Amino acid sequence: MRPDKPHSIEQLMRRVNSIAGMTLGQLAQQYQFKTPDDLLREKGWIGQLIEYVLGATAGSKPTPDFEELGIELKTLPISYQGKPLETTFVSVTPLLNVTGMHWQTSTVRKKLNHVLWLPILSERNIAPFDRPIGSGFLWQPSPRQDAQLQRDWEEQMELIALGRVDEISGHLGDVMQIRPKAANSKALTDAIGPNGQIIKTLPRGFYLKTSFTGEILKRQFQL
DNA sequence: AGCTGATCATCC
DNA sequence: GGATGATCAGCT
Repeated sequence: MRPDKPHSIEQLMRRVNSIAGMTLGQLAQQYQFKTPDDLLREKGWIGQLIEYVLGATAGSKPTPDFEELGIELKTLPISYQGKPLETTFVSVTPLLNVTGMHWQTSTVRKKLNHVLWLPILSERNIAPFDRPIGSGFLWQPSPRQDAQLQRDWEEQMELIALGRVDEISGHLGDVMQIRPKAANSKALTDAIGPNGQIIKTLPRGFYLKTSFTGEILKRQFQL
């Protein structure tokens, strides 16, 4: 019953195309997944269902979802207008030993090097069971997109390196922001403080803004 | 605690 | 209505 890992991009995309148009509930039933009534307590449910169905291998490992193909899977919740409803988490933000890090070898750049986007119509008034799966597509950053991401990454990593992590808010960044990524507001981690000492702060993550993923969709579907 | 998968809830 | 900050589950 569990799908094998795809051995080629072509095979992966055939699977992606075969689930386009199905609802999450239909797909879940086919693989004995129980569909939750809402995502209040299972926010990652859609991503985990799709990973399973497409034969992603990574699980909770820090490797690409399709390791041998070098492809990262991202489900993308969209509105009736085809616009992203949420930002897209990319990776955890390093807060320690950040001097000497470079965009070229950053985890963000590695993660975004080759992405399989899978839009899901996820308006809140549609129960998870009835949400339709869209047409997935492969994407790689254009030189312009890469430059935009690099600017945001460098600007915000600079603040972290200078011990100014607590000045970072979701308002920063043109296309990519840093926001909390934690179990709750009491889960703290170490970071560099204003005087170079170690301070406790919220774990953070890099997120793609909806305007950025919206442009990706626009270009793909000529919206 | 920290990574994976993300969306919720509240504020503007 | 959209974006920021907070939060949830599973695995290690």
